[in-house]
Parts: sequence; C-alpha cells; structure tokens
Amino acid sequence: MGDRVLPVDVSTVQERVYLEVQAALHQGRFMPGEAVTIRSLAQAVGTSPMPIRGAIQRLVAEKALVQLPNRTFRVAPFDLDIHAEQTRIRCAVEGFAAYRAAIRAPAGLVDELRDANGTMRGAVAAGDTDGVLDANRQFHFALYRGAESSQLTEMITQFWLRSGPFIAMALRTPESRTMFEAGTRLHDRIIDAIGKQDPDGARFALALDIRAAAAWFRRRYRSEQSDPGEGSPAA
Amino acid sequence: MGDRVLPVDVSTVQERVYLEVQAALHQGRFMPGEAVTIRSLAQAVGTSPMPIRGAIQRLVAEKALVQLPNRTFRVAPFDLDIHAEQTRIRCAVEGFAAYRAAIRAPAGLVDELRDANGTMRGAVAAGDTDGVLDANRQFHFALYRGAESSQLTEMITQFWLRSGPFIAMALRTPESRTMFEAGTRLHDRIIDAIGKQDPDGARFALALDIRAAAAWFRRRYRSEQSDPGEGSPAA
DNA sequence: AAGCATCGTGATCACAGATCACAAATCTGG
DNA sequence: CCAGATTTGTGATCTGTGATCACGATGCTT
Repeated sequence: MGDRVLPVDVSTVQERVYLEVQAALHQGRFMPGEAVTIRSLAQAVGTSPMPIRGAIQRLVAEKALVQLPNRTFRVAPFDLDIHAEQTRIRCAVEGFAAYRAAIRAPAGLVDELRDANGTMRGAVAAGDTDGVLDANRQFHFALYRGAESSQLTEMITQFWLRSGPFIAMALRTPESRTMFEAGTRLHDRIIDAIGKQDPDGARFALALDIRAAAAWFRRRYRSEQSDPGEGSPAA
Repeated sequence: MGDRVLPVDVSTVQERVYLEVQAALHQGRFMPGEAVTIRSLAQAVGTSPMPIRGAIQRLVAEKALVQLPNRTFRVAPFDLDIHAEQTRIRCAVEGFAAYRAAIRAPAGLVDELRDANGTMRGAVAAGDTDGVLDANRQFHFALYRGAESSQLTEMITQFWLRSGPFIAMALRTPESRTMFEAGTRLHDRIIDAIGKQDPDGARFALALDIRAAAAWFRRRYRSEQSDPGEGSPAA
C-alpha cells in the first residue's frame, strides 16, 4: 500500500506558522526592529491568534524576535556593533564545529561538501542568488553536521536565523556575485583541510570565509547608510 | 504584513489524508475491488487510524469506496455494465451542465475554455499524458463552473472520482494520444456552441465527447480482458 | 473445531486551535 | 495634558482532532 499513497504532512498549524515566519526572518523580509503583532501575523497567514502565539514565543526564545517591556514583539535589532559581535561569536562557534568536523571526518563528508560547493559555483555562474544562498547553506550545514554534535548545530542555526540583513543585502546587490565566487574558493580550502584531517586549517579557513562575507556586508551596509535609499534598516 | 508572509495550510490531517486517497483513487492507483484497510493506509501516510476513519467514511459516502457487510472497505467495483451506466448518467448530468453554461455564458468562459483546450493540445503534442489529463479536467470543470450551480459541480465531481480505471488506462496506453487529439476537436465544438449561446449544441457536443472517450475505453478494456496481462481488474 | 491474527469501532485522554473577554499600553483629538 | 478610543498580549473556555488502548466480530490457519 505504501507505493500507492504518499505520506501526509502531520505537522501542526503552529509548526507551519513557525517555519513560515522563520523563513521570512531569515530571508530578510522583515526589517530589523520592525514591530510584529500576533493579530497582523494571524491575518496574513490565515489563522487565529493561538498558533501565532506559540510560534512567536519560540522565535523569541531563539532570539530572532525580541519582546519589549510592554510585551509587544519586534524583529531583533541590528547595527554594525551587533554584527561585529555576531561575527566574532560565529568564528568561535562555527570554527569549533569545523575543527571537530576535520577530526571526525565522517565518510562521505568531503564528497558532500564538494557537491554543495559545485552547486554553489553553478548558481553563481547562472546569476541565481537564491540558489547560491541555498547551496551555501547546504555546504555549511553539511560541514556542521560533520561535527556530529546536535547541540552545536542547534546553536549555529540560531545565529543563521539572524542573518536576515545579510540575506536581504545579497539578494538586492548584484555585486554579491564576486563575494560568493570568492566564497567558493574559501570553501575549497575548507574541504581541503577536512580531506587532510587538518583541524586548525579547517578552523582558519572557515573563519576567513565568515570574515570575508562580513567585511563585504559591512562595506555595503555603510554605503547604504551614508546614501539612504530604499532598504535602509529602521533601527 | 500580508506581503511578507504567505498563508499557511490550515487543513486538518484528516482533510489531507482524504485528498491524498482521493487523488490515488482518481488516478487509478488502486484496482477496482481492491481491499483497503484503515491500518495499512495509516501506516502508508504516516498517521494514526483516527484521521483515516474520517477520510474513508467520506469516500464511502461519495461512493468511491464501498463498505462490505463484514465492515471492511474496498475500492468501488467496476465492470463494463457499471461503466455503461455511468456513461449514460454523465451524458445526462454533464450534458445538462453544458446546456446551462451555454445559456448563462459568463464573461471570460470562452477564453478560459480555449486556454485549457490549447494547453491540452500542447500536452498531447508533447506526449505528456499527465498534462493532458490535467488540462482535460481543467477544461471540463471550467465548463461546469460556467453552469453556476455548485450542487451540479459537486455531483459531477463524484463521478469523476470514479474515473480511476479510465485514467489508469490512459496512462498506460500510448494509443490514448489519438483519442485525446479527437477530444480536443470535440472541445472546439463545445466552445463554439458556448460562444454562440447554443445550449442544445453544447449538450450534444459534450455527450459526443463523453461517448467517444467511453467507446475508446471499452475497446481497450475488452482487449485487455481477452488477453490478460498485467493491469487487469481484480473484481 | 479451536486458537490466533486481523479488522473496524468505541472509548478515553491529551493537545491544538477558534473564540471571547479583560487589563494594560498607546494613540489621537480636544 | 487629559480623556476616550483603539490596539495589544494574555487568560480562559469550549470544541474538534488525533493518538492510543481495548474489545467484539470475522477470517485464516493448523
């Protein structure tokens, strides 16, 4: 019978709401600091306030949203100081995951990383920014799964949840192409270090990758701030 | 806010199970007369028996499934006598809907029918049987919606729910191509009658369409019965 | 013919979600 | 600046859904 009917989605409305809002945040569809209300979200996704509550509480716990003293919710705030701090933390945490992945080097990891990086190259060549971001994410999380620590992966996911401003910048900036091309070369260095089971090399190359993307973002961000056009952050 | 998050699916597990099983029946993935159990369906779609019960009860009410005196369920039985009776009823009911559609002739109906028929032509030319069946369905239900009677459309839907043997035959028989090509020409006649607001012409052309497909099916069915290979019905 | 397995269904319980009401905070107009 | 209106988050209630368990009936196997 299993070949005649497909599995059905048994997730709850709250889970689906959570995934939709999480994706919107991650893709930078909300501005940092923007107010988010239970009733407006409920209206937008077509449910009652109840499932929105649970989803929003979870996103607050994950620090993608913040709840103010007057109990209203906003998208987590953002500025270059916050960004610099996040970059330092990411280098430490994700660098450690890369270090561990190089030590454990489970079977198939190098092939999986090469595949994801190859897909990313193809997407860059095609000018497909959505595809680039997706492949980049595939690459990084394949690497972090290689560390074989679900706690680490969860922690890293929460930081990625707050990369909305970067994602939005990449999507509206054609010049992101050269930044991503450079990123695929840094990915090559990470793969090489994993292949040689060189943990320090993996950590170092991973940190270069994160810092290069952060530097690109900072330059673009400052440029947009000094020349305010559309898309400037609210906070 | 509505442009930043998409509506979320708020259907219940039972509703989704119903749609999946209904689609499987309609696409002929089950043999007429085949036994269907609550526990095996639950395992296949990945739920507990509860939502399967509700879905199956609904399909029994719609006569896509039957419940035997010992309370077990089977796919509705099928033979050429049943098929002939269904064809007569379809000509009467769907013919009446076409008649009404020609009288009401709501704005945009003719264009919508032409579009669907054009899509069907393209799919026939491409040898895309799934696309052909989908476009055929689009055409017919656009026509029936033109009758502006939800009761009629519901009734017609139930008959279409029992076209699994025809769908399955079309999908496994390459010669269905010429039958569908002829179908698009009969669709042209229906469109012409709707355009001229000729109800008798619409009804007549619609009945020709149904009968032609039924005749094709009958010949293929008899051929398979007298030369039993794979795909012969169980009942 | 007896025992075992399978089937549909009834019952129970927990959870999810719709809806309503209320208190607190904010906003607007005078 | 204040009062009234509106908006917001949250608590409470109720209903429906779905997981789980048990039982009786039926069918199958030995």
